[in-house]
Amino acid sequence: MGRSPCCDKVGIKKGPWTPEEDILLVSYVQEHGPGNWRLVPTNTGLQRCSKSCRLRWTNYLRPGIKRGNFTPHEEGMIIHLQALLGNKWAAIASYLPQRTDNDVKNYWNTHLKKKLKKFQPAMELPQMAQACLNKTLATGSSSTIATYASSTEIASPNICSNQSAIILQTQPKDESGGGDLMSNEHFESILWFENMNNVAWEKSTCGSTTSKGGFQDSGNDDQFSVEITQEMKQKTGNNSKFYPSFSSLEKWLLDDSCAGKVEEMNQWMELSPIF
DNA sequence: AATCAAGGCAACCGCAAACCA
DNA sequence: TTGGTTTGCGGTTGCCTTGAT
Repeated sequence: MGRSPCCDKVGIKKGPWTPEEDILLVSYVQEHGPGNWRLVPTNTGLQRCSKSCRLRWTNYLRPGIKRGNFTPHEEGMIIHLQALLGNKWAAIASYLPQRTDNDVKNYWNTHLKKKLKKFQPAMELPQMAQACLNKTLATGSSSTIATYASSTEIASPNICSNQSAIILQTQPKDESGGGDLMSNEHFESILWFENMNNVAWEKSTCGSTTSKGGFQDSGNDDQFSVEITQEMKQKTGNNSKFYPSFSSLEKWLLDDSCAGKVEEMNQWMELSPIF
């Protein structure tokens, strides 16, 4: 299983792409479709390695890519999904079809990581956590209280499924040594954010995604409510807490109606003197 | 106006999984 | 089944832009 030698060849151009190169690449892909990247440099005359061509296409030239500022909803989704999945940028980007994994990764590294860095120490303050928890209890119904732990149990085997402690990977490895174990208090303090969106949890109207994300939308609000109720019955059999499935979380994540709520949180974060 | 530092982002690197003959 | 090739992905680098001095 050797490394691809394509980029080791002499005479291969590196660095920023010119508009001319872009045009060549786009017209080739339009004609032949994406894939078989090894043939692209030879067939187009581009002095680029196949890998570079593929990257240029997927990260920049591919149709439907949305550029520019991330919306509060997108921001919220990234924060949520990063907490759930860790640095699985491709997986996270699959929930944001218009964004590339590179975009998401860059946005996380340059914007969100800083935000959360400010956010996290503040959350370690017990009173802060309590305040958040109170907010949770004040705004959320018991049926909508969720934990990341239960969600991740379904979402990814790579993530700790222990309900009392999950791996929060918002800190880079070099700083935390591979993820922090989050305390119950800390974890619960996050929940208020979850519950700010409980309307969406209960009244999701979002569309379905493709198989990669992996949920099937009922397309019916009532049906979704029934889903939750049945799930509650099952889950609460052995446990007093209700943990919605990952598909429920996905429903929330993909619901644009949450944008306002996320913005609300962002505003709160901005306004808070702690941050 | 010039210089420097920090931030942002496109692109590259290298590993690993998937694919295929 | 095996080994070579291709593709996907995450981490990192380096250049360009912007803001501060």
